[in-house]
Amino acid sequence: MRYKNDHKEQIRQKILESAAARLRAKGIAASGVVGLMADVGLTQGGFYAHFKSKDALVCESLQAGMQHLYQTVQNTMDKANGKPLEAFLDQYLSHAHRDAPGSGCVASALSGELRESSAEIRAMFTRQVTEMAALLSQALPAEWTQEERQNYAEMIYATLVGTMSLARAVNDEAMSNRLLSNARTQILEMVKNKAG
Amino acid sequence: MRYKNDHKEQIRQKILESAAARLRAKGIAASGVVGLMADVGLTQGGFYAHFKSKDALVCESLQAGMQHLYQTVQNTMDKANGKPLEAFLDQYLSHAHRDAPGSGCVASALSGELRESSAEIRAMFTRQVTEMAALLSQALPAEWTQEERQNYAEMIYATLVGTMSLARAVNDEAMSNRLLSNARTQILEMVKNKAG
DNA sequence: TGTACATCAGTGAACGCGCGTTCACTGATGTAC
DNA sequence: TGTACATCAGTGAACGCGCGTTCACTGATGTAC
Repeated sequence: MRYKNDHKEQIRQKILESAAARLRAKGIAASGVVGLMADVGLTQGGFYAHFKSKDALVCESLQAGMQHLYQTVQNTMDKANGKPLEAFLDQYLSHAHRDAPGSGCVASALSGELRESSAEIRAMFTRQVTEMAALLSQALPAEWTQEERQNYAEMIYATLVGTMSLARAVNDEAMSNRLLSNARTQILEMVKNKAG
Repeated sequence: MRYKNDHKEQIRQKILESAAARLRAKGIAASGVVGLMADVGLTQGGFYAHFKSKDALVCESLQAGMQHLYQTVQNTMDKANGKPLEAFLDQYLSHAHRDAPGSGCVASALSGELRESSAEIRAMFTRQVTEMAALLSQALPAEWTQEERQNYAEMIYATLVGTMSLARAVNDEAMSNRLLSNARTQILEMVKNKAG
């Protein structure tokens, strides 16, 4: 079969998108090339016409996944008149985010596995953490110094990652819900107390 | 060869201990039965004389690992005259803990993988989170209500787990150190502001 | 005291399976003549 | 208009490897006679 000019590029994009979901949902090691290709209706042999290796796909795919998340977060904060932090927290700590790791934050889903990954992937992840903290710092009070905003943003992000990791791993839905809603309350209180 | 009466039990304990380290350090999926047995100088065939399955070892081993951590934490807090929270944070957020996941907190090391584990393992993990939060709540101001202490303890624990996960996964030592020291500062400030 | 046997922790080969990766091949289409 | 050929995305069998688990066997020791 002969294909249209942009066919191959479109397939590549489809692989990237569905891999971003599977990798976050099931883990990197648990996502084999056979399964990743089956997700877009292809067989494993064709994979290497699109990517140099599984590692290369993981790197590019998680990067694309987080780019998508930055957009979502930025939109949410832009639309939340005067309450960007509340909007950010509502989204990040939502049951929807907890129940759909495949479309959520890479750090909440994979930080443990990334620790044992290649230098290239860890460098990519480090950039993602920096970027996410920068986004979050925009939602903190403008009257704080930039350093204060950065320190709090990083700390709040770490709190969100830990909260989401526990809320997902734990086998007790009441506890999971409690973790999410308490984190929201305490973070807002912390920011308010610091400001006041 | 014929062995002493308690020989088999001692070997079993050695497997449990070294498995607790390897599982947390390398991850569950990345720790094969061959490697786990080689750690105590044995071959894979003997494994099933001691444990029903790899899953059974994981469950028992991570439980033992956390029991050990509870002891350490309790001792640290008991010795820290009047400043149990500071002592707890110093220990949990230490470079030593970051650099030795094998002897540290199960949640920081494995929460991502545990999310996809069996119901039995997740139930065990849920109990660990509850226990750790209970320990931590002892380090919070006695004048708070029990509910306040529990809520803060869970939230602080989630913060610690997220901070440690990021500090380990990130490829930039300065950022990693910054995450650890900022978390300590902000948590103490948060508790002080709430109390005052 | 010396020999035959029972014990049982541990061995290592084998099972079927899935992994990441390679490669000779397929076959539908566009192009050349 | 009809035939021969080039293109190339995708196929699927095969590679060596490690996985969790099973099992017939080993061999050093304690016990029985």
